[in-house]
Amino acid sequence: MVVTRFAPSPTGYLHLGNARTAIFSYLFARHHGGKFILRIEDTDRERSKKEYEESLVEDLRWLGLDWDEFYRQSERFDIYRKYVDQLLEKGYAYPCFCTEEELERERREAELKKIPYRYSGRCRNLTEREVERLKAEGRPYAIRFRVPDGRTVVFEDLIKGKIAINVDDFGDFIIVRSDGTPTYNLVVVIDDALMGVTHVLRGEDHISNTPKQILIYKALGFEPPSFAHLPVILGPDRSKLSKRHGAVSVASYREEGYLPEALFNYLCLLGWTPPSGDREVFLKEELIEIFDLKDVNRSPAVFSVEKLRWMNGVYIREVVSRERLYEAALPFLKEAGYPVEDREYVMKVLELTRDAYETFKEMVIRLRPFFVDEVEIPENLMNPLRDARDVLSEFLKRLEGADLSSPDKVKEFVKGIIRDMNLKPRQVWHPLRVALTGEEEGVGVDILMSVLPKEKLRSRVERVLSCLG
RNA sequence: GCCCCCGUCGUCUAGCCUGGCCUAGGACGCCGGCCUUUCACGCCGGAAACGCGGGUUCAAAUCCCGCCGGGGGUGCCA
Repeated sequence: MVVTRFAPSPTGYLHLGNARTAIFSYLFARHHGGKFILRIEDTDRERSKKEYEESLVEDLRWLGLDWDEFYRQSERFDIYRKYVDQLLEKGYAYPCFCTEEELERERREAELKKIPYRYSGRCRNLTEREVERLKAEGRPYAIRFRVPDGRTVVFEDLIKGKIAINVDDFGDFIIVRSDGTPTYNLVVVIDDALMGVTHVLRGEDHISNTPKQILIYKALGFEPPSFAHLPVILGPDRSKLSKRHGAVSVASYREEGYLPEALFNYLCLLGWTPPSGDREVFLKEELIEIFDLKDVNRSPAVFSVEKLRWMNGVYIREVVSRERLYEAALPFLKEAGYPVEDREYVMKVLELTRDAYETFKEMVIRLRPFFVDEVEIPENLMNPLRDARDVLSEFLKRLEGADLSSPDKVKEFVKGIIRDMNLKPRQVWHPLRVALTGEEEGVGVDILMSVLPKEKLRSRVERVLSCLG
């Protein structure tokens, strides 16, 4: 059975890049009818925060992901200890008493001599007596993995192909910190092995960790899983997408009024190509059906808010159901302070206007005239209105007996005025729009007139007329 | 510096493995037109790319070599 996992560290909010990794891991597992695990990698107690963990889980759920198992590494330290002992016993690891200052000095020296830095291996060959003595002195110590000399670790990456790295490129690395907590490279191996993970999907920034982990797998007698290293997501300047490029957290897109379905879909298009045709809009279920690692790209992709925005528009206007649209839009309408008690009214407005905005933030602005009591007319728009006084009074005169039950009926009604007054369409529509919305552009006036109660239409126009004197 | 990864329109990409069907296809964005009560939506059209240099071949985006460019890693972070 295929088992994948998403293993974020709770040191910040869910980043778009990590979200995509999670999505690919999820799609891959679901596609193969396998298991998807969420594992919180919080071995670094200094930087891990509970609030981040909670927001991670919330964002993942919001995106539409679900998992079969959940783990927290901070609760598994006992398990790791056993394996560390095993490595120590068999000589695959050894205690290191070097202090941070000493290591810092080594690093600086290497830099000065312009040679690549590796740990010197000073504590590598301490005798048992020396170790005992140092321990007795109460000296704190970390535990390092003993990297064999001169070996080249080769693995077949499912996306990049064959990757070979000489282990001389890195020295003996730390697997347990001097405070006793295990590090990432160790626990990721133990957990993946114990949890039966068959495919590790992660960002390509982990490629250099992979040989270290393979060494540990071997030392522990585990069979390494398959690896698939996803290309990173870049910002507009082609460097790794980060805060300085703007909003990069999933949460910020939720707050901006993006649908999770659209974000999910868009993220999939970053570095993966659907196999069939030119279609790019796919529901989660379809993505599960067609997702395949062989269609994942090798090269990094630049994140484009414009395209995300476009896709969100597609979802709003033609993909999601009216119920889903209502459910997703409601919080934004509420937050704007619009009255939303009348469910039918809100539904109707949303349905008629869904092609007029691409995010819910934009919707709030666009839909203002549908929800506020009174509209303010900017001073500069009053003058043009003055010339259309007779149009407005004619409108008022005919309003009572008019059938405004649908946008089409409204069109008929307005056409009547245009015809009878012998005017151009614009000479009637424009003043009506300004009088009813206070704006010169926006959602169709026919739509507005068909949903707003007649009393409201009347009062808005009357108010304008009285202002004009 | 060293190691690793990557390189087709501005961006996401198809094509590359299995050379000719590529006058390099699609999408976002952009420009123009149509529709129209403005903007938008929709429809139609357009500009826009094989990083460079060698080779192999009748023929190269596709195969080989070199260069250049970009990115990532180089932690007692993950």
